[in-house]
Amino acid sequence: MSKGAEAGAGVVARRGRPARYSQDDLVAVVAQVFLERGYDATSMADLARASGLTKSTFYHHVSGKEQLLRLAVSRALDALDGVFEEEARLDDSPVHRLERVLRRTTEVLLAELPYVTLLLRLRGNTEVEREALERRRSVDARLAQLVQDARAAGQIRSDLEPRLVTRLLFGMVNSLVEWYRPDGSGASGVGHGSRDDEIVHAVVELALDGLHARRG
Amino acid sequence: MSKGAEAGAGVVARRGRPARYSQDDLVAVVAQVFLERGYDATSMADLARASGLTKSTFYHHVSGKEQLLRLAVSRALDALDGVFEEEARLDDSPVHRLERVLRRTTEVLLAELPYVTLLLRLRGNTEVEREALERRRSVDARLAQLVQDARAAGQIRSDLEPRLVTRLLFGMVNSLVEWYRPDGSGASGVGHGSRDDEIVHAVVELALDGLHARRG
DNA sequence: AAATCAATACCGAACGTTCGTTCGACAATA
DNA sequence: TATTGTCGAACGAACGTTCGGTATTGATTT
Repeated sequence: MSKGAEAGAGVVARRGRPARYSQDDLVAVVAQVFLERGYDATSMADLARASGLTKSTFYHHVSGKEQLLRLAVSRALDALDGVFEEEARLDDSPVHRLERVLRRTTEVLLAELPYVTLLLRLRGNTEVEREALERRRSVDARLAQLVQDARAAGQIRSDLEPRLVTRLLFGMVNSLVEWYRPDGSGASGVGHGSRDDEIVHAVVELALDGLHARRG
Repeated sequence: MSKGAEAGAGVVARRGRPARYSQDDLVAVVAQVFLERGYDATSMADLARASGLTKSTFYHHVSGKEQLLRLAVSRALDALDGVFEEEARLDDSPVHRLERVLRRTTEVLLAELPYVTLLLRLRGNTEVEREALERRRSVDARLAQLVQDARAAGQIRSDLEPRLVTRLLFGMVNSLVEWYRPDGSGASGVGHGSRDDEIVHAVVELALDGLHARRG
């Protein structure tokens, strides 16, 4: 991400044959296939077929498999960074900040599902993956800080270790990528009936108040 | 693979050179490598090297990459099935059953980490994977039933959809595989300071009572 | 006790396939 | 004519797997 020159919004060919596919469109298609088959198990032939192109034509539009992964996970990381940028502009009590970040992060995850899914599945096998994982760790760290602040302010329970709580909370949020499919009929056959806002509400409620029936 | 005659429990050589590696030992090594590099990204050469064997010798002891995955995820599924078998022998109120299954499932996950991790990462690309996913779905279904029962008994809150709650709860538990490493210094550089019982306690507490500071 | 045998552990080399990627040529447009 | 989209064919590398042969052992036979 040192040079961000390649990804304007819609790179349109100014001469020659009109471009049928923008870079972003292709990344969207690619991410979807990665999401279904897994990155390693997806071949360039798979990606080309899903884009309606031959392998060689596909290579005319993209620079390679690893760069495609890079573009996709960068989309997720940019969106997640955005959550904390919004948050920095607001002033609120620690627990309310935590709740809002929890809510917004969940919303971003649902909105950018394929990209976030790819990000969460990285194993750090290549340099591209390791760079992305480093950016992801910085997101985690900012979240852990929010938990710490809320705890220092006495607004959340203090009998559980903050780092552990942070991991469990965002583990719950991130687990959405395992079954949520934006379309009503999931391709993996899982399927669900939850609307986005219902999911976001359940996440925040469960995280803060737990599952027990309230006394009163 | 049409003939599955080769795999008894502990096939011990009755003659000739003593076997230095049992099937289970090899599966343990293999699962660890799968866990670190990811199944697809792991080559048979990687597995042989981790076992201290050449590729061809390694093939003398195992039947192939896919069968290794099968053995590994079966270990996880057997352990998870065991949790529900124990549970069936006990009689208790629904919410206590749910709490104990939550606790035992977390314990099993920590104890059988590499195997459960592999199970959770399956994408269903091959027949072996699809069979394992089907067994996994039956585990999920039994868990969902427990949530339903506790809700019907009025012991957990009824304002959240049971299927959604089930998924979020076990999403939180399953997310442990993303960072937990049994050894103090994780190979992925994550590292943590939590003991197993502390983690189990936090999971159950967070799930049932939530993060909010208790009033009183 | 020595020789023999069957079974197993082990290895280097190679197989056929699939992978990501490149290349040269042709078609279409400005 | 310059530029871009498209394509078939091929590249070297890496993959999972197989094979022929050798080394080492325990049991059996002499």
